[in-house]
Amino acid sequence: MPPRRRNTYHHGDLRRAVIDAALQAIREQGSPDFSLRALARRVGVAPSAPYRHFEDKRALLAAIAAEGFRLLADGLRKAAGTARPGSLDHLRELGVAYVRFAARHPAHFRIMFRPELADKTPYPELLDAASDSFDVLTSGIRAAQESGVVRPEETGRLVRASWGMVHGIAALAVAGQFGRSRAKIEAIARSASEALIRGLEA
Amino acid sequence: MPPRRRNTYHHGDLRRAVIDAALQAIREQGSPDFSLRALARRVGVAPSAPYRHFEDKRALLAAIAAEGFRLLADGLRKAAGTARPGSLDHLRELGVAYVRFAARHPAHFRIMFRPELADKTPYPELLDAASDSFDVLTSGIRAAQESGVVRPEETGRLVRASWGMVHGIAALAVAGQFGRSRAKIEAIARSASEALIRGLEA
DNA sequence: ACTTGATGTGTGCGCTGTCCACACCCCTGC
DNA sequence: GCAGGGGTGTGGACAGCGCACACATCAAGT
Repeated sequence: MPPRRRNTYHHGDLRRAVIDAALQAIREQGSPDFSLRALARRVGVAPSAPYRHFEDKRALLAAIAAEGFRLLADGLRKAAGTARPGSLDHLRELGVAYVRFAARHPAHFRIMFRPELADKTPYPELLDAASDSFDVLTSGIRAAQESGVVRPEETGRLVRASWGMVHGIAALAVAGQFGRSRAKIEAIARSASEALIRGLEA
Repeated sequence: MPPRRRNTYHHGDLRRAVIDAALQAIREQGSPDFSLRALARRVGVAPSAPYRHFEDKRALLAAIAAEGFRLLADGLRKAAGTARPGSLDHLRELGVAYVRFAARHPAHFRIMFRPELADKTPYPELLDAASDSFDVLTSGIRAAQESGVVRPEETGRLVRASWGMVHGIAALAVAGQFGRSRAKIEAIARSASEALIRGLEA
C-alpha cells in the first residue's frame, strides 16, 4: 500500500477509514444508529463512496463483527497461554479474557451479537471468525474435563453455562452497569469465574 | 374502556395496538428496525397517529422495555414464592425465572437492554420497573447470605456475578444460540445456576 | 346545544439507504 | 512510453423514513 495520499481523488484506504469512523460513532452513541452518509462526510468522501467497499450497511457491520471475533479469539488464545492447558487456572483466564476483550473493544462487542447479523451465512468471514472463537472456549473446557479437574458432564452443557456467564458479565459491563473501571470489571470476571469453576470441579 | 369500536374515527386503544404491532415486528426481525409508519399501516391509522401516544420512536421502545421489566419482576417474585426465602432453592429458582422470562418474552427482552435506552432518566416508568427487578434479585441474594447458606462476601459482587450469568444465558438463548426448546433452555439455566450456587456456598 | 380536550388525518420538510451514469487515475501490456 | 481497463470516487435521483403542524372528528361535561 502506498503512503497516505492527501487531496487526491482517490482516498488511499477508504475501507479502513469507514470502519474506524463507524467504530468511533458506535463508541459515541452506543449503537450503530449512525448514517452511512454521516460516515462518508466525516471521512470526506461522497455519500455513495463507501458502497464500493461494503455492499450495504449490514455488510459494514458484518465486517466489524468479524474483526471483533478475530480480536476475541486472539485475546482468548493469549490469555490461555499464561496457564497450563487443562488446568483450572487456564479456564479462569479464558473467562477473564472474554470479559477483558469486551471492556477493551466495546464497540466491536456491541456489534458482534446483533440480531441482524444472526444469520451469518451471507458473511463467510464472520462465520469463520465466530466459530473460531467458539472453538477456543470449547476446547479449553474439554481439556479441563480430560485432565480430570472438571466434572465429566456433557461438554456442551458446561460450555453454555460458562459462555453464558462471561457473556452476560461482558454485556452488562459494556452497558455500563458495572462502572467504568476496567480493573473492577476484570475483578468481577475473575471472582465470578472462580466461583463457577468451583461449582464445576470434579 | 368502552368495547372495541370498529370503522370509527377513533381507534379505541391505539396505544396498546401500536405496542403489540411493535412486539410482533420485533419477533419477526429480531430488532426494532421497523418503521413507525409501517406500524401505523398495520394498525390501520395515519402515519402520524402513533405520535399522540408516544413522543417518538424511542419512547415507544421505552414503554416496551418498562412493560418487560414489570413482567420480569412478576416472574421473579412468582418463582421466588415456590421456595423458602434465603434458601439455595430460592436462589436457583430466581436464576431459572430470569431465563424463563427471556425465553417467554424474547421481544421484550431484546428491547430492555438496548443502549439507546441506557439513560432511563427521561422515562421514569422504565427507571422504576428496572430498579424493582434489580431489587428482587439483590434481596434474594442478601437473604441467602443472611441465612448463612451463601458466602458473606460483598453482596454487590455476588449480585453482579449471578445477574451476569443469568443475563448471559438469557441473551444467548434469545439470540437462538441454544436452540428453540424452552425446556432445554430452562435446563441449562437450572444446571448453570446450581453450579454457580455450589461455588458460592458458605 | 355548545364547548372543549383528546385523538386521528393530511401534508410537508429534511434526511436516509441505495442505485446509476459518469469522472478519474493507477497499472499493466504492448 | 503510451493506450486503455478496472478499481475507486462523484453527483444526482428516488422512495421511504421520523417528525412537526394545522385541521377534522368525536365523547363528555356543562
